[in-house]
Amino acid sequence: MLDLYNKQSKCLVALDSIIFGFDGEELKILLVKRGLEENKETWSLMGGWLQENEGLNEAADRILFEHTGLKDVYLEQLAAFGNPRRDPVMRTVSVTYKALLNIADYDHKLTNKISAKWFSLKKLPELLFDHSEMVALAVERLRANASLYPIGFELLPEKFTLPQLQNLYEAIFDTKFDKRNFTRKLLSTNILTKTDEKQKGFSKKGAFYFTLNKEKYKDTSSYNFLSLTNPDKIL
Amino acid sequence: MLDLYNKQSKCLVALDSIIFGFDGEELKILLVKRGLEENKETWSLMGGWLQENEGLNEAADRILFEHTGLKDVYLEQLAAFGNPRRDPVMRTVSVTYKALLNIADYDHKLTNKISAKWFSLKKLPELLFDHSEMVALAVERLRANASLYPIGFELLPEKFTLPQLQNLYEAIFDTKFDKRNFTRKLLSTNILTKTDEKQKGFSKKGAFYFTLNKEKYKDTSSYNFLSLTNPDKIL
DNA sequence: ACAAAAGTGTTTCTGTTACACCCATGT
DNA sequence: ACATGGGTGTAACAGAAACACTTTTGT
Repeated sequence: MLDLYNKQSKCLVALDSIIFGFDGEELKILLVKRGLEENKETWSLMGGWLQENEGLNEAADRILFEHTGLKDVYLEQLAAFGNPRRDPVMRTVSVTYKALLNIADYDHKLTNKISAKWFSLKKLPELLFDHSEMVALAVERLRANASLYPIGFELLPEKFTLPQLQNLYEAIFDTKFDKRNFTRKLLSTNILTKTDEKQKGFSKKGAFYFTLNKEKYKDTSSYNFLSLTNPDKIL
Repeated sequence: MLDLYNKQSKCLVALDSIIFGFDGEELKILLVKRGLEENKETWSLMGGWLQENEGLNEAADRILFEHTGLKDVYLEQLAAFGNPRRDPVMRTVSVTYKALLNIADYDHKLTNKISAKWFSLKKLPELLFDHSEMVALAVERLRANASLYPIGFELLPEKFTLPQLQNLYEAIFDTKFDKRNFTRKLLSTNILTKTDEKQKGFSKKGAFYFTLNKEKYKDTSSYNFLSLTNPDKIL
């Protein structure tokens, strides 16, 4: 039987991650310049190779850690890309992951070391190979997930204000929501806990901080927690 | 630079498809017994190897064609599975696809040749490797898609009755819908065209056949065409 | 005539949308 | 005092859910 396996052609397997971050204003993704290729000047997703004794998720975690120093990041498989000519150097299948992280957690020293940079989703540069396609898919999936699950919180710090949360959702869906309707909807899910601490410095009045109620958060009943399939008006 | 590529370990890439079919009553999936392994007696998904010069979708199409004789089947990538020990013979990454086909189109001569068999989703046998996990994911995605897009029609013959359509959706979601609400909702999408032909033999009264209005069907406005996120009562 | 499945309307209720003013604070 | 962003309620509307009887036809 080994023969049947040995006859088959093998292939390199790469992992590439679309790393989303939110700075309170805009939704961004983290891109790097790879030091190694002739396309030294081209921005690309963070990626690496699958090693012999690791699973795909494991490898994606490892690569993210190597690049950012972060562990326990929300990481979810998106899709495999396998056009035989996608990498001109050698046939490679790339398995893509989408990561959500709080920009404030991110270690800037590492950023500089590997020449990584956050880019606004609206002003992305040209990307390596088929990486633009990967980003487009990631955005699509992020939207789909964010309307079904309270997933967006991975992108926020532990304490956040309602205006921040609304900004985030507006950035994800590239639209505007009515403040009152948005607040009502979010509060009705009971996944938010109001603290009595106020944000200082940003606005004069200051907005109350909220935290995530993790009990409810994990509860599957928050499935479809926002019905954002028809938000006030999607552009 | 080639060095950097050549140092990396390569890996077999397999494709496995979860093939859904509907017989008017139950939702089924097509399984095969692979002739080649020591687990001759274990049912498994239809699968094959990625070849040197083909893309992933291309390979999935080819493998489906080789097994069933069918072309132009609805086929969509699900996910890659890459646990390093998932295939005990040799490290393999499997990219899975979900296929929807009309059981009546399926060629039974081929079926017998390769010892393939339709199994009710509710009575699946033990499956090879991690194939059960793959099936579970496929069902989950099928449900998600079927509530957002009028995808279920791929599973029906060209002419179908409203009761058949309802049976299909009930099978997908493993629940019951109210006949009147279901009919109203479906007809309101305008993707169905009533014919004046009636189904004979099954019921005494006979149900009218409908066909799919392909214009509307392709229209993206049918996005979220059924809001089946909260159907009458999901179990 | 009767059994078996097809077909059809109305009411209730819930959730979504649209909309405008006062509040708290820093300057 | 005023400018800036934070916070709040209500009415109209649309879509979902609940519900039962009549129709057709094969036996």
